[in-house]
Amino acid sequence: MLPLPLAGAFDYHLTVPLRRGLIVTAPIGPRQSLGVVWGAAAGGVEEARLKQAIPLRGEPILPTGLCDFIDWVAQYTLSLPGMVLAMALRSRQAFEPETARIAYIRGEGAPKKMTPPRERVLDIAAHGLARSVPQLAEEANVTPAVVRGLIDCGALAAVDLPEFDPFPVPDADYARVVLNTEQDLAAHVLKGAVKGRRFGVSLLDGITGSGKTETYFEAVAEALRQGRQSLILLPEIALTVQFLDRFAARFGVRPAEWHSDLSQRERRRVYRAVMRGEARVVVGARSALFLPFHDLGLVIVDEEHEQAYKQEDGAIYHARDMAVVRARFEKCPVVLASATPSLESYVNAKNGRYAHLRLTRRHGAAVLPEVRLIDMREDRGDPGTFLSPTLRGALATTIEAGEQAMLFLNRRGYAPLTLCGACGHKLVCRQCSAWLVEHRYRKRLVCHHCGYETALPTECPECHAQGTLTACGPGVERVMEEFKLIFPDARVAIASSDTMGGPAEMQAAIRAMMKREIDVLIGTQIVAKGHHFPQLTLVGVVDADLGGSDGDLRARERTFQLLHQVSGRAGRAEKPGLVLMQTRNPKDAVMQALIAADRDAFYDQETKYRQAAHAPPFGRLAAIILSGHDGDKVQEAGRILAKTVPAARSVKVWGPTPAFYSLLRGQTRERLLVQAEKSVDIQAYLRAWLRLSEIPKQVRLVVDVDPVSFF
DNA sequence: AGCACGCCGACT
DNA sequence: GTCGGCGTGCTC
Repeated sequence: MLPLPLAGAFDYHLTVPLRRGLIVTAPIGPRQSLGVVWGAAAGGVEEARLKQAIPLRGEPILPTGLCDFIDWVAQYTLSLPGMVLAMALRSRQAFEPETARIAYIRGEGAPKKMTPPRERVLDIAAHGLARSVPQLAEEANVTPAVVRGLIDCGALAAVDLPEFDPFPVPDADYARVVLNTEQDLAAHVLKGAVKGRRFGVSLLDGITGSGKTETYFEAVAEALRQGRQSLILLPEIALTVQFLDRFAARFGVRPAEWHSDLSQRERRRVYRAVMRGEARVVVGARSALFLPFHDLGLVIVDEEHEQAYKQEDGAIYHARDMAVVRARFEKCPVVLASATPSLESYVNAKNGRYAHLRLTRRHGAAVLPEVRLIDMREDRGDPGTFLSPTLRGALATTIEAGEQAMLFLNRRGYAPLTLCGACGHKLVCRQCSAWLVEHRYRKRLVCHHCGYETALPTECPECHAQGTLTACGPGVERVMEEFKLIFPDARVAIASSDTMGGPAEMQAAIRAMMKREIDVLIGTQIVAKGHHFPQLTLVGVVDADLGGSDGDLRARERTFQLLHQVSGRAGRAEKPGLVLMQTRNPKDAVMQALIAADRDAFYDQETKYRQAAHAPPFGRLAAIILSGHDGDKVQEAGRILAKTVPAARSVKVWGPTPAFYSLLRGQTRERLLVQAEKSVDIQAYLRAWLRLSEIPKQVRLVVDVDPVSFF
């Protein structure tokens, strides 16, 4: 199997006995590629055409559990197995021969003439670990030439060091931890699962602030005691220095990290250490799922409900679901942790497929905040304003009391839509069909899908009327403007992923909030997660209806999860918190569940809806996405597919319809949706269908099994 | 993926 | 008359 987008494995002559997982170098066309022995040759290629695959030095092996996992993922997601293998071979250099580092210690020889700089170098070299030439020069404050001179006369002796320092092993018993009864009970179950060395899934379902991390750290500690490896998956945003430090506070050292912006060198170091079993705990983003663990004993998926686990480009897979599968192949337990689990995991916990471990108590004196709804149909200010009188009043009270408030609106920029008051023309992106979002500070119109930007026009591009363009609806910048008008003296900052100063400015706003240098933080969903603001007592949700209860099947669940998470920011310390949510649908089940703080009632009702609709997890879904620059060809491909839909009981096919953003980055997009009963082998159905259909070459077809985004 | 081949428009 | 743009096809 070559890490290339090919339909399957290629046949080669092999110079050594056949062994699945053996890593080889194999000629492919005019070049050499890394490859993995997948199994006995399929045959069918003439003997004369077969080339020779040669094992790498040291005959490294890709663990067979990983090979099986790759096959499984490829077949489940309908991806090319070579592409899935490419995700597992993310560091080509990891297979190159190790380069030794040369370091020096005090040697037998002595220099003909002793000088003060030489003395300093030899002094340093006499103690501690071997050091490199630049290290010695640096520490002794001399030029490398002095060090070279000492090497030449034998006063310094060379030693070979491994390419990298070994990974420090985390200490299971480094810190004494005090858990409450609930945590202790859950930790006990998880530790038992690790000891049992069997596959099994646990849902660690704990309210915000209940100490889920400390609890699953006990399972990690147990895996360490067993001498086995652990993988902790985090959504990209949660992979922060704070998390690594928290780990270090518990285990004495930072874990190995794996994410997309490691340097090549770091990547090689971690990859090798994982393969050899030296890296005992890896904390990583979803791609860490494909690392070649030597002896994996535990998988944790933190914030398991996060959409960020769904990889949408290249190979399309859901890292949470695949983590469960990987654990099955490795015969080890997997822990899914969240305060607001995905409905899928909730259902699995309810029906007993997953162990359900609940943490219901917050740390210390903190209690969950009170949530109240503001009915925006009645309680509203002047037209064109977005903060209701009630919310304004609460903000005033909070600021006067010297406490902090947060205004949450999941919309970047000033206004999500600009339209012409004269002709009604909407300003949309030329590349995509999305609305252009006004960013008033930058005086730009921005497409949030492709990044297209243009200056704010002064006239309508359609009817050329002057000064008729009107901003519609609020973004965080507009909320800021309104806030400053009402509270000119309050200290306020904005935190959004595209604030002018980039991520640094965003971090600064969050720090200012923590240090109480500001009274009010206005932010998009990046402020919803993870941060603890002890003095924050009021959270105002500017538009709780934004997620929309229509749209896709998970919109309500997502809205609930996000608003629940935002609410969790209020009242984390001694002071009780208040959450005010502005809505036009106060009767909606999502809103009612939020004020009643009755999460399970919402989940149970949502379960019934899904069940009635034969939607996941009670049915299967797959999307087929057609895209290309030639719109006619894309539509033609859609028609061809529609004509060849295989008839099957328990399968319905919808579409083709233009995708929600039918033009994305200049590509025309059409979608078909396949809905099947749970018992249907949807992959087999899709494969049979796609085999029959001749799609024009210029059209790209991708299958998204278990889609979460319906764009 | 990465490379060769081949077809077409542009420039010396 | 040649150079180089990229659409298409192939790699055991």
